[in-house]
Amino acid sequence: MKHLKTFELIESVMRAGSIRKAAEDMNITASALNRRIQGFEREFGSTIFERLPRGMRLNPAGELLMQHILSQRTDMARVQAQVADLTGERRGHVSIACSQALLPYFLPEQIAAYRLEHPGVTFSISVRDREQAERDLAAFRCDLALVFEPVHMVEFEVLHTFPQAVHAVFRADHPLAKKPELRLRDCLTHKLVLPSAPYGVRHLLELAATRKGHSLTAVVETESFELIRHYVTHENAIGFQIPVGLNLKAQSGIVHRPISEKDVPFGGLLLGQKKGRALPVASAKFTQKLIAALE
Amino acid sequence: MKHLKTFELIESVMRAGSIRKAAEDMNITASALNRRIQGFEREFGSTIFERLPRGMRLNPAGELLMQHILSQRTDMARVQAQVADLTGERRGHVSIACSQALLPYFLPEQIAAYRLEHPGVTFSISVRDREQAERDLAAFRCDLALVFEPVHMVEFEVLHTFPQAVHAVFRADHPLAKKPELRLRDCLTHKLVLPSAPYGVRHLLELAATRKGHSLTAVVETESFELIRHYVTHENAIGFQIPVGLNLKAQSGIVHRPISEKDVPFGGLLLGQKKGRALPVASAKFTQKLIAALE
DNA sequence: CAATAGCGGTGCAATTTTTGCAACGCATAA
DNA sequence: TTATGCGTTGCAAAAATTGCACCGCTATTG
Repeated sequence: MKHLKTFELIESVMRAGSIRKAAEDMNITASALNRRIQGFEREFGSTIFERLPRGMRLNPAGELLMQHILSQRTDMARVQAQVADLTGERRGHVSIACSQALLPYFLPEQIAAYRLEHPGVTFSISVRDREQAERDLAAFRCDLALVFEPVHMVEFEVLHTFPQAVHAVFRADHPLAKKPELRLRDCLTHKLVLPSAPYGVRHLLELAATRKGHSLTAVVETESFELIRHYVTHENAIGFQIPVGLNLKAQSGIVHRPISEKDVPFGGLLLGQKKGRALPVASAKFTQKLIAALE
Repeated sequence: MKHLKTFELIESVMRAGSIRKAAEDMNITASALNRRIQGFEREFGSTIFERLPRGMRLNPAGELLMQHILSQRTDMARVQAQVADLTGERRGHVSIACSQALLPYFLPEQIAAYRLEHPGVTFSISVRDREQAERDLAAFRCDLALVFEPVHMVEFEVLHTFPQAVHAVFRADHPLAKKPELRLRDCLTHKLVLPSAPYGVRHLLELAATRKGHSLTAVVETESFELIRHYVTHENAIGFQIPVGLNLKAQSGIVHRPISEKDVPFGGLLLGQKKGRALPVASAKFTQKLIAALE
């Protein structure tokens, strides 16, 4: 798109930090790029970069402009996708920042199902904790975020909330497997495999334990939910996970049981977007599918 | 702003209805304009005009694009105003579509007060009924709308609601002037000067009258609120108006009294903008002032 | 029914705009 | 101190845009 070329160049300069590097990235000469920046600043009515001895950096006006550039680009993409939608074939791209828990079973299934109907739609998925996810939304690095118990919420517009009980995960031959629902105290007497501090499940467990006057001690603490799931098959310990991250069909030797809401409150799995933004068609449609699937 | 030139040209073709007329408006040749449109359609990936024997008209894709063009233009203006705001001096333009009632006293006062603080801000005010006001918002023909009892509300995002009682207006020597508050039945025995059907005050009065089993018969019915206010000085009749349209200080021989809420419900004077749009700085600041003043 | 007027589209040359190259002045880093 | 990397500028080459003349088409009009 030609009339957006200047914006691309400005963005490139911002990323590269200097005109010369950006010029190389964009395959033009530094002088040409320089003059485009200068020309834009002239008609914009204000400089947008501060000139440092080592390069260029956005000034406050530039920061403001950059927000506009990003939003305007995605909005144009949305318009083009809507137009493509008019002609019947749905095209577009959906980028999601999501919690780890959704990677193994849930998202692959949903995406595959969606792509079966709309092969023209592509996806990019990045794994982010709840803080990073919100930052990615704010910076237009993704369209959607699907995170458990998010924190800040200032740029986050909730599209839907799915309550999720914390589940305990253990081997099928574990004595707790006989109960349909567990109490927190049932678990604390066993060896625990816990997600590390920044994660929502850990947060909920800590809260619950503190309230009951207990404390959590992990035999293994990790950032990887996958490791948790697999570890319990080797040592007869208890891991924790939310149901959306678990395979609902019986999996080789592993079972999971919900922990009573009386002890550990339901956490919220939140689907959201950047506040006030108009989502691309593909993302909006995928959102609907996702909500339907998670209900 | 150069990179928006193509958008301006597209808009011009839309308005003119043909390339040749638009070319004349924009002081270029038809062939140049033609090729710019074609070039844009090529990189946009779809035609945006349908070619008729008598000229050009936007096709559905073009309608979609036009929405983007309008929103992107105003957003760029907002960014520029924000940047100007950074440097201290506030500049910008506020365009308001408002009900007639605000013209004589309220808006002039508010605007003058605001311009005293920010002489760089200019205003345009157009008088619209509640339906037109919303259409103007949707088409980006104004930033704000201030209307009484609006109707559709689909594109209208309410920024603030001010309840307004319907007031009766009459000569100071009218017998009703002795009461501090009137009942509807007090008024119906007198000669009535009513606003015509599309207006909110009339609507509220009709509702109230019907509910009580009465009907309204006007000796004079008009679209002009100003005429209503002045007519009652000539014939000893009763007019109706909302307080924001009345001068709170004593005016030559005219008084107004509220009609009891038991008979005629409070109407809403609504301040709103186009749904989801980011307002220009000047409009946003003026909005704050307006809300403070109307409280 | 034919003439006409108005429309969008195109080939080609003129013109305007953008780009690349080389060089300059400057500030930091070695 | 020297050297490196930065933004910037003059000037010529290259590219894109424009204007002009003209085509084919269709709906209006006499």
